[in-house]
Amino acid sequence: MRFRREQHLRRQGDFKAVREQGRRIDCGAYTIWYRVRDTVAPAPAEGAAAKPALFAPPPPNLVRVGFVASIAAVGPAVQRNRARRRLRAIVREHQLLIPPGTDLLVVARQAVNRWENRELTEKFIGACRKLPPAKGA
RNA sequence: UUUUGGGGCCUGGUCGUCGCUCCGAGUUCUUUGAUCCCAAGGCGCGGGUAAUGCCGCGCCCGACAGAGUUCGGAGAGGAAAGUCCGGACACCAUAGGGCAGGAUGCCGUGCAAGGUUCACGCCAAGCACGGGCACCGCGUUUCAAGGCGCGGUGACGGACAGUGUCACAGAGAAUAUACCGCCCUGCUUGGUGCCGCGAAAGCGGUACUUCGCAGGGUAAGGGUGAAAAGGUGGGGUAAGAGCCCACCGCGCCAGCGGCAACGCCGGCGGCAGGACAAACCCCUUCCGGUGCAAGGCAAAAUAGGCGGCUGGGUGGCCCGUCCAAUAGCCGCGGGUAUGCCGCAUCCUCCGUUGAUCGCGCGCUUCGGCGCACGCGCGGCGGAGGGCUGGUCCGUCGCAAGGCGGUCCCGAGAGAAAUGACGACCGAAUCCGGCGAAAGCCGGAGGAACAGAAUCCGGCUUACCGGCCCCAAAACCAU
RNA sequence: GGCGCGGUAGCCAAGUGGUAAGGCCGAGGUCUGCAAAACCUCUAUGCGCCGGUUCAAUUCCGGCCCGCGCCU
Repeated sequence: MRFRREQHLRRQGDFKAVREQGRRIDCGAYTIWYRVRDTVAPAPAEGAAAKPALFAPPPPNLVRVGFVASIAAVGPAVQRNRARRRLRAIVREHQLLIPPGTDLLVVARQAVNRWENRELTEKFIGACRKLPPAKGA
């Protein structure tokens, strides 16, 4: 299962939107925030739609995930990189469990590097069951 | 062999499944293919023109670029860290010089990212080796100071250029000082001896000693202090003192040695001299500022700016084709979000191509256009060389390793790739057994510090362990 | 990533080469019927850590650690 750069949450605005409008699931060593995107695009003026796709909204069914590992919660750079990579690998393998059109934010805590991979995976699968189904489905 | 110290080097391996980023090649899809600068398309039908590379529709073909996909290749460090120094690079400022501010600091040789020069050479954060000087430790020698040897440490210019500070303690602290003590003189208290007088008590004298006072000498000794104003030994003296002498230290002068720092030796001076410049400061040498969030290009929405046109009424006055504000439309330029470049090894040469510039010729509606050439610049391709990493070979070294040649390769992310998971081998360490010991066998255990962010060099800091060399000590064997 | 500032009792802090003010807090006392307020007294710190210079360092110099701010 692939997990390309387009599926990464990268904008400050996207992160703020998930944190302010989304909901939260506790997973022990990490926290998941989620927010179902409005499938109807903000719809700028008719003329703007014809512009080149610099600011095209993401495809409505795309699942996007952002990973957060702060220096205060996780530690120095090696710990942060490792936490981010492990969480990303888990999300990548089970991304089909996420309803399409959802933005996810995975926030690591200090314990994440002490947990076994199996525990982290079980928590993630459990959290995905609590996610609301996609709007159109 | 072990331990300690110093120096140099390395930073676990193999395989499987699933992934990320970049590069190359192939393949599929996507298309504004004449609005100067061009992707100089094709066919058919219809329309239009003085004419066309005119307009519309349909089908086919289609670079560049982008996206998907397949294959191949590459992908964290010795510190990537701290950001402490030096530089490249970029922008800003800049005639030259100075002030301020900051840094630098014994001498010689070599190395060094780089800078500068036509070149020689010079500068450079720092590093290595050798030397000088100072201090510390040990040994040795001397009566002692001191000398000599070995080892270590040193931000090691200047304290007669000037200013300043030296608390407390102490008598006295930088123009030194005189508390105790020591000595001399005078007076005085007591004691002892001797002499004289006296029967004796005693009186007088004198010598030594002693209590106290006054005057003076002294800087040996005590005590205080971080430091007490040359040191040690001897002579000398009432006691002492560079007062005198010897040695040492210090200052000045001359000679000799050394590339130099500096040293040696001789003479003179009885001694001027304290410490602090990581206090201000003086001298030497160097430094413009900001930093890739530098800087450059493209560029939306909203708001605002400027210009033009149109509209109506408002306000102003020197009453107009005026001025100001205002609404709508059109245009312009600037900034921002955002994206791209900077940014992925450098240099030289050759070829090709592109735009700018210069020059020449020609044409021109005087706006420019075309052709050819040229300096410099950019892209692509090729060749050569340097650097980094690796293979192989040679050579040097006791060795880790260094040097030279050869062939191959050259991380580039951007909420930030270089991985996730599993299996096996595996160092340290622990447990058990065997053994005199070294060690062997079995089990447990499962690898330090740590993640590029424009690049290069240095320094510092963190760190499991391993390998090699040197020195010292201890033990064992010969 | 780059640049800059700071660290002194439990808290806020002044300060300088010679053992560190002041305030809040705390403890005890006076006052009061009991409190508050007021007044008096007291306590603790060797100045983030490690080196160096100096007779002497919180201060000067160097290196670490921690905290904060600015530039997109």
